[in-house]
Amino acid sequence: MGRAPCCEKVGLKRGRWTAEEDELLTKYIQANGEGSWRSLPKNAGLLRCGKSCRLRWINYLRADLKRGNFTAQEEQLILNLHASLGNRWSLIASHLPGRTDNEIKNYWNSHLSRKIHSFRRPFTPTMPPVVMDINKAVIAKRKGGRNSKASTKRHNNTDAGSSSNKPTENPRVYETVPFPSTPILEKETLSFTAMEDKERGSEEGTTMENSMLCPSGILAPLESIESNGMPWFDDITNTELLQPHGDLDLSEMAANNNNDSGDMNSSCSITSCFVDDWEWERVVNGNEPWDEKEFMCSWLWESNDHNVKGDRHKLNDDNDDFETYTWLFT
DNA sequence: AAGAGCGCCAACCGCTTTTCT
DNA sequence: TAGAAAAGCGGTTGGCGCTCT
Repeated sequence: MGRAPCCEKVGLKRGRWTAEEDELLTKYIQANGEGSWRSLPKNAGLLRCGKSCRLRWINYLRADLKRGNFTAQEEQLILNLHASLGNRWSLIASHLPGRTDNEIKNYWNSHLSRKIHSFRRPFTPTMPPVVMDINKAVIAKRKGGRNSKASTKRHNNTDAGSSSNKPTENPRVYETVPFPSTPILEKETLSFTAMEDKERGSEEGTTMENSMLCPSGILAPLESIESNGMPWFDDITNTELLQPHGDLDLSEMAANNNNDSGDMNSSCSITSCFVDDWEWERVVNGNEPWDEKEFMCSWLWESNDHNVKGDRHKLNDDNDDFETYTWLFT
């Protein structure tokens, strides 16, 4: 028995939704709740595919949707999240209440991606690298598929206020620290994790100690980077973001950087921050170290002419658990 | 004034993941 | 346990409207 198509293609309406269709769908969902998308069109009297109904509801008709332009804060949050998560729009959208993945994706493609391209600059050996050290992280599994009631409940309980990313009793062990999902990254990250587990015989099979996370979200073992050089941001964007299925992997990038004699400050790419510790929740909540005052990344968008002081400047004097350093630019 | 070009965004498509039977 | 079904996700498309020439 073959799999049935998601909907009867013949006789179904496509294209823009009319006000009447919107009303039918809204009334039906208000009366019966979300879900059962396959049977919904028939029950609601709509000549639409269930998928189409779901999309229309999620992206347009839901009452909690925010309309209008993205604020500067939202834009900055998207940039920060995208730097760490890549094109995981639904995950990004989960941190922007009232915004949908489709909306964010469109906004990124039409506005923000252009900014990214505009500030990508050639290799300049005078600037220090971005190095973020994340003590412990858990590989975020790709969400998707059908949700059971139980999992939906779990999701609802943890999603509010991004509580799922809060530190546990051990302040340095976080429940989830997601990073981009690309074939290369997943392969590399999994191999690193396996390697570390083997070395220390750890029971914490999903944590990543002594690893580095740069703003694109690349995770690499500290010792590998120290000995082989950093996978620079341009390489990362070229291979992972711009050419997500490129053939170059981290080990190859590390090999390519071998000529830099492992001195991380002797050569770098476009980004220039040094962070000893990194807390995901701060990024999500907008308390990230790179705010307007101590900017970490905003300079990337605004100017090509920054002089690097090269000092390590401690932010967060009031929080000994979270020591963040950044290079200062003038 | 008209048409070509371009950007935005709603909607579609195909694939993956999860759940169900 | 396998396969079907349902749902979710990200990439892509196409139409509309605005701007420019």
